[in-house]
Amino acid sequence: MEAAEDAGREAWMLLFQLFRSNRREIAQLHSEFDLNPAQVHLMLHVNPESGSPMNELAESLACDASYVTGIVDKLEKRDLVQRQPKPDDRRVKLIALTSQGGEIRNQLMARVSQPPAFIAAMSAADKETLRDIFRRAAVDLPSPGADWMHDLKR
Amino acid sequence: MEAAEDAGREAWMLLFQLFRSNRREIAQLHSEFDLNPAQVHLMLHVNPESGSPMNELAESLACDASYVTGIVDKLEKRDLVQRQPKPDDRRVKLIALTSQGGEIRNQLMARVSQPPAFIAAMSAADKETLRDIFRRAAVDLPSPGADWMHDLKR
DNA sequence: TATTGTTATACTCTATAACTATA
DNA sequence: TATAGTTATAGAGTATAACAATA
Repeated sequence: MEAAEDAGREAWMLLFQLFRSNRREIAQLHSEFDLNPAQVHLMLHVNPESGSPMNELAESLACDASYVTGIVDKLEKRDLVQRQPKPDDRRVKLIALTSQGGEIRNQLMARVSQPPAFIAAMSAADKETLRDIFRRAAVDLPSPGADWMHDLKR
Repeated sequence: MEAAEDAGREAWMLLFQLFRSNRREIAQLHSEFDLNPAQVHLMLHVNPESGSPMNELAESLACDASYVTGIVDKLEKRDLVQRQPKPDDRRVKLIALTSQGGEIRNQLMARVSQPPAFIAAMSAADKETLRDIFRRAAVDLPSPGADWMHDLKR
């Protein structure tokens, strides 16, 4: 269908603009917490109960292991995370949240999951429709790692 | 409404994931054209007829003027843009596309406006609903510079 | 005096390669 | 021999400050 093609295209361009309108809020988040995007990502992806091995974090951040070392160094210096030995494999270090880190993580989570202005301003009906459409889209996506936010559900 | 709050929240989290699933395609675009995000942005924002002053480009890229100098240096070296004097204000340099640059710009535009997988895979009805919702959202946004893609319409 | 653009410089982000400790 | 993490280093991306030319 010609019309549907155009609808998809226009929806995409509009979404692009809307996302862009959110740029400032995101920058605000980073400067407020004094954490760069990778650091925020790590804080949210660490398993808050058992901690996470660094190689798993590198995977989920899609970055090199050496960079994770650097991120963890900084977060550890700020007493947000702690390196812990893994008893059954002493090559591995588990990154665990400190109590302060857990606090920050909760604050981050609350902020990140808060819908940006362009969604918050929608009518209740539009929000629900949007959610339904995205639920469907999330299902039939090729989806490599679509469950990356599993730990955000807690 | 409690339910609508949750709907907005869930829609946002889903959108976040969906966007993330598109990460690879974007990286692909950049490496294919051998242009970093700022360079792509500049290529798309230059006025293709009259050229654009560098300070205007710095504004739209939300970066420092000195960085625009660097971007333009690289693009000029690749013969994609050209610095031109502005007759009525000799402090200003207009950045204009070369014919080759115009070609690349067209290719970029075609690619950027192509909806990502998570939209392309939607039903025709969902695409149209999505477009309608975003149209409404784009209208009543506080919207600083929501028309940034004005020149993409040509 | 204010503005446009450039230069020099420095800082942050991120990857690669070489290394160590452990498996 | 292979894997997890670290170190040293280098390259991109980006900002700040000082400056020159023009308004």
